[in-house]
Amino acid sequence: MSAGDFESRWLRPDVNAVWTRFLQVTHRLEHHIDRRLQDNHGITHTQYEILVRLADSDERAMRMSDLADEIVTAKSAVTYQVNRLSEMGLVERHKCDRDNRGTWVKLTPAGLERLEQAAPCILSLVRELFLDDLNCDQSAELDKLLGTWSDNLDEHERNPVHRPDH
Amino acid sequence: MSAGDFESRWLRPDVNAVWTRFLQVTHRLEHHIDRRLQDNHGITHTQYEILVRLADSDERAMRMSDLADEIVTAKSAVTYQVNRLSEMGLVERHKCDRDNRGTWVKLTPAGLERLEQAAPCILSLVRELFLDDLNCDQSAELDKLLGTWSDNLDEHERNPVHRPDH
DNA sequence: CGAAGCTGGTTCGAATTCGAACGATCCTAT
DNA sequence: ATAGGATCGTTCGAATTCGAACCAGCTTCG
Repeated sequence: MSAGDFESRWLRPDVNAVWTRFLQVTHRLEHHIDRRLQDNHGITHTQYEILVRLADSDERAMRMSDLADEIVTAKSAVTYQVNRLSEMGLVERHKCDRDNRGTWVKLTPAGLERLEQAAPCILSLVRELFLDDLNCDQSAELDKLLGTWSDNLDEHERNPVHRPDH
Repeated sequence: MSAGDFESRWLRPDVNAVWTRFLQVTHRLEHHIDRRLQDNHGITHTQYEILVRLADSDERAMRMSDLADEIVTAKSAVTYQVNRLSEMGLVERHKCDRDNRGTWVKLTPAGLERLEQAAPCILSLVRELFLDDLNCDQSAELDKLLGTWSDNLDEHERNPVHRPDH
């Protein structure tokens, strides 16, 4: 096997290490946050994310599809979680006047309150684990990295060529 | 509400944006890879990860627990996936001589072959989406970032104080 | 030796996610 | 106006994940 062969078929060891570590770190972060949120506040990270998006929106309301896009999940999963949140009284469904297909999901006062209870827990976690140790240069760099990754994904999704690779 | 109050209760908008984008990008990456892998090679990303770890190990074999640690998932999930992979003939269970509780999971020739078929697909994806656009400085920086995040998580896990946050 | 505790792996039930299929509504172009 | 196609949200079944409980084997320490 030639060096070029190797290059094309496997990642360079150092590069491979970065990718592996990336996967591990993201998974660990997710688990850690999820557990803390569930133990201390009885909601999932996805549920928390939904509440945050709603709180940040005009009228504290959003459409199901937009919600699905923002939190990057299947529409059916949003339906499921909105049902849960609705049962908990943290969220309400409303008809949409402009579009009779659509439904608005609106944060209730109870939902806002629950969010405000949970936020410090999560935010301190994000700060301590993720952001506190970053200097200005680093966080700027991180921002740029996220930008390129995001652009690459856009590109790939715009170009849905699932070309067979051999 | 004072500025300090705001600071302690919410993230600065720019910082919040970085965190949000981080979550979105990681989820999008996972989905993208998972879909490609399933469509083209009929295995999950977790299953692929298991095969990779085994292939990289001495004897092409690992213990269940170590596998769980490496891919950052519950032990029961590993049991589940090893069952699937075993049904597909890509992996075999063996008794462990040193420890009668333990089981070795060993990659079969068919497993290695399947991995080698799937690898180019994934690796080109990782390159195109994740690594190609990074210059040396950036990938060094990323490596450092992953290091601090990983250390922070170690710290937090060593210190399992689920202190109530209000 | 032997009891108490720890570790490795499995099993079980509950929760969540996904994608495909569906009915309803909207949009566009003729 | 209207037919064809896109979009919205839901429902359904299958797959996966998690944590708790459990058993068996290991380890430590009296």
